[in-house]
Amino acid sequence: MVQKNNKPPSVAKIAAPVTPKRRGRPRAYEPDVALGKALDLFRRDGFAATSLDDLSAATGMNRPSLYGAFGDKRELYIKSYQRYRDDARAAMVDIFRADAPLRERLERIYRIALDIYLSGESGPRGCFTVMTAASEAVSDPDIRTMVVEGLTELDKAFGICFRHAKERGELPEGTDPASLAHLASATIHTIAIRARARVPRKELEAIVKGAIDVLCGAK
Amino acid sequence: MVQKNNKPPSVAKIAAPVTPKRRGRPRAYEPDVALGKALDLFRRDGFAATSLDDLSAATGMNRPSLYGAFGDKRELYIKSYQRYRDDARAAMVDIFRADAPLRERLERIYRIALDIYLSGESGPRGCFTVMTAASEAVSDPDIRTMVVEGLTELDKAFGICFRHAKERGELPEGTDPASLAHLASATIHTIAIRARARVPRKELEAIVKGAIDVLCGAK
DNA sequence: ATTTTTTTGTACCATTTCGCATTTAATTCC
DNA sequence: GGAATTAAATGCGAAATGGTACAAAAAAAT
Repeated sequence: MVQKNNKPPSVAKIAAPVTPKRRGRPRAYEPDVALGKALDLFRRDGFAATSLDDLSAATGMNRPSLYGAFGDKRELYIKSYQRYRDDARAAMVDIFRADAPLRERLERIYRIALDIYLSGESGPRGCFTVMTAASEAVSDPDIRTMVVEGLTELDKAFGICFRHAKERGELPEGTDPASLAHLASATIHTIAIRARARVPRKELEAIVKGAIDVLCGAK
Repeated sequence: MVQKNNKPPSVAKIAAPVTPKRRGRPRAYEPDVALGKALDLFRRDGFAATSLDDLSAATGMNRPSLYGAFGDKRELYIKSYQRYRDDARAAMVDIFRADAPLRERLERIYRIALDIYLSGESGPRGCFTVMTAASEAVSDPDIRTMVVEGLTELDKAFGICFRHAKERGELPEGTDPASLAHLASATIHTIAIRARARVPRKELEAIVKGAIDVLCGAK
């Protein structure tokens, strides 16, 4: 059971330029890729339906190693979610920052979102935030906090987008950027849910297209 | 462990006006209220995290009775979901059918939705469709079909709403009813998710208000 | 080479889980 | 009252689950 490194390098790994010569037996796994595998599993099956055996098999680490590296199941879930958020943020931040017309920025954001939600060998993977909100957020305060953070972060990013566009005169005078931002987030959420239900990409793109038209005050 | 009938009569029970004189030992449970209890549990914890023991305790039925009445866990989940959809539909159908101005209809729909999503003693219960989509829809084709049905049913209801409003001249000429309908559904989805994350009702109402303003082409 | 340190690998434990087989109870039909 | 019928109650059992103890292994430090 050997790890195949089919994960992107991801964000992280700033320290340790090469080997700092650790003392004991060397690790047989790469924490980054192991966490990526765990993330994949949690995303597909959710917290409760993912067993430590599954995680062990997927990461190539036996249970005690898993435990030693990431803590118990809940901690591993939380770390997976953090990793997911880091990756998702990294994939979108450039577009949110970019200085392009509103419509183009929205198109690019939603294209990325669809890529994230629809990828996966054993079916579309959806959005971890939505999945986590649906299952764990009610009962676990820490996880709930992370979910709320994730939601408001998206709202804010879209909010900046629309405020900026309004200042540039890309939007009619009366429009409320905050409301448009919430609708933009809502569109993210609805395509995440539909992707999970295996609605084909074409239909999701149509929904996105219609949403962008409305949000840009089209026509 | 006795059932307390704190469930609304719900839709169903058309047959059997009184007792049709069944043959053997009488049932100690009311299938309708038992299913309601199961639904509550599944809504709170999801499929995987809800054990038969939990269901047994909540319904007041011991395991074999549960099994005999509803089949195995998956069947019980599916029946719970059907019941949820029936109830939700029943709560909304009158409003969708009613002949009121667009804005008023939307306000009423979202008020009902918030009631459904936010109620629950041990925290907000969210939307079963969203929860199910997030967890079970990828892996189970039958459940996936039900989720898609639920999603498209809502899209259609909103679609009729907006088409009707456009015909009446409540909307600008250029608007696309289908796009607005998808955004209306998306708003349902986003408040379901946020409710689950315990976002307070006030904030959700603000989001709804903003969405309605945009959807009605206000200002 | 020996010790020290860190990780792996095996095996185990207590609990929980789902499902069912069997027995007991309550009711109607004859 | 006794047979038939239906459901409840008990409890078993095999498998899975989360977590850990403990020994073997691989490296550095001495």
